Formats: sequence, C-alpha cells, structure tokens
Amino acid sequence: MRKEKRQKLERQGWKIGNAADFLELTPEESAFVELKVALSKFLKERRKQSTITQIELAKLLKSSQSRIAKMEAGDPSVSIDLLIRSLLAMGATNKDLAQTISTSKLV
Amino acid sequence: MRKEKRQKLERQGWKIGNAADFLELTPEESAFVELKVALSKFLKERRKQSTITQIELAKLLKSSQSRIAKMEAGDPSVSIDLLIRSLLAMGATNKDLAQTISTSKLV
DNA sequence: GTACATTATGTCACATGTGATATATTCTAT
DNA sequence: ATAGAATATATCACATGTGACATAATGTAC
Repeated sequence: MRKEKRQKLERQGWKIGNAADFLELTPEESAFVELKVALSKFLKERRKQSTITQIELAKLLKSSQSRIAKMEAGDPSVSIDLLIRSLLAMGATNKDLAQTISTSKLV
Repeated sequence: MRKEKRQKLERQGWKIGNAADFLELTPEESAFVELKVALSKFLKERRKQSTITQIELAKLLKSSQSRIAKMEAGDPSVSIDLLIRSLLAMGATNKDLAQTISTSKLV
C-alpha cells in the first residue's frame, strides 16, 4: 500500500527525498530511496554531459526512451540493478558509484 | 545463455571474480558481478560478526534461510536491491556500502 | 503560435526476482 | 563414526522489473 501511495504522490508532483515524514518510511526505506534518487540524478547528469538524448542512450543501453525517463525520474518501477548496470555501461567506475552512494542523504 | 553458463560453472565450484576470461563477460558485466560479490561478502561478514545464524537473519529480514544463503553466495538469482536493502536493515550506513563498492575489483 | 524535437506517463506481455518448502551437504561436537 | 545444527541447492507459485509502444506534456526554434 505504501508504494502505491508514493507513486500517487509523485504523480501529483511531490518529490521523494523529503517525503519520509508524510509516508511512513522506516529509516532503512528512506536511505534506500535516497540512494536510488542519488543514482538517478547521477545518470541524468552523465547523459546531459554527453549531450545525448534519451533515445540515443536507450539505443546504447538496449532499452527504451520511456525507461530511461523513468530511470532519471527515480521511478519506483526501476531497480538499483538497472541503474548500476546502466551507469557502468556508460563508463562510470565503481569509485564513481561509491561516491554517489556515500553522498546520498541520511548518511 | 551466458547466465546459465555461469550458474553451471558456479555449481561446479568455479568462483566468479576470476572467471571473466572463461565466460565472455564485457568489462561492465565483470564490474557488475564483482560489485555483487563484494556486497555478498560484506553481508556474510556482518552476519558472522553478529554471530547469528542464517535462520535468525532470515527472520529479521522477513526472508528465508535459503535466500540468505544465496545472497551470501552471490547467486545470480539475487538482486543488488535485495542485498542493499538487507544491509541497510542490518544497520549498515551508506558509507559502509560506498566503501564496499569502491573496493570491489576491476576499479 | 506552430512545427518539431525531446522528455514524461500509462499500459501491457514477458522476463526476472523472491519467499517458501523440501532436501542435500557440510560443520561441530562427542 | 554418529547426531544434530548450520548452510547450501533445487524447485515453484507469486511478485516485481523490463522493454516496447502509444500518447501526453514540455521545450526550442522560427
């Protein structure tokens, strides 16, 4: 039930990352969401720096434009596995990932 | 096909982490596997330090003994999401995760 | 403002991950 | 060697993730 709630709120413009108070997220769940958001942002940054479109990136990753959009939005339907595999395929190093993760909020 | 191949080899005692040469793994795939293995080992270490059994940890994580075993073995059937959620539930911090990831092989 | 590119959102068939259960294997004492 | 605890492996019904497609919303020039 909580996931649907989050999805609904996000749909209406609420951004996760500051929503732990509204939704009943445990600290672990919060940390997990923050971590996903951090990876999402990193993915978006990297793509923008390459000045390629979502469509081009989708082709590179053998995925689809819509899924790239969802990845960058931190959509609940995307796994950390996919985010990490994508980032690695884009040339990110484990150190890049580690830094992204360590700088995500809530320690 | 490659996944089945890896599963078969692992079943026969081959340890991934040095198998990139045998299997046709791209550098990204290798990095991904290494990362998973690193998280697996970290999970096992943490549990052993708490001197609890897989059964007890399974109860804590609302999972099952068999899945804990597979997590600790880096089984292909376990996602990074699950590993990370489990570690967070065990009290690991994002920094712990970051360090684990940055020290996984293949940069 | 309108044509066009880019990004976002909804939906769905199919793929992959998950807890549970059963059973096999390994470990640790005695 | 034997028993019992701990861990590993196999399998499966059900849950979640994924690429693809359609379509909506937003941006960017003219």
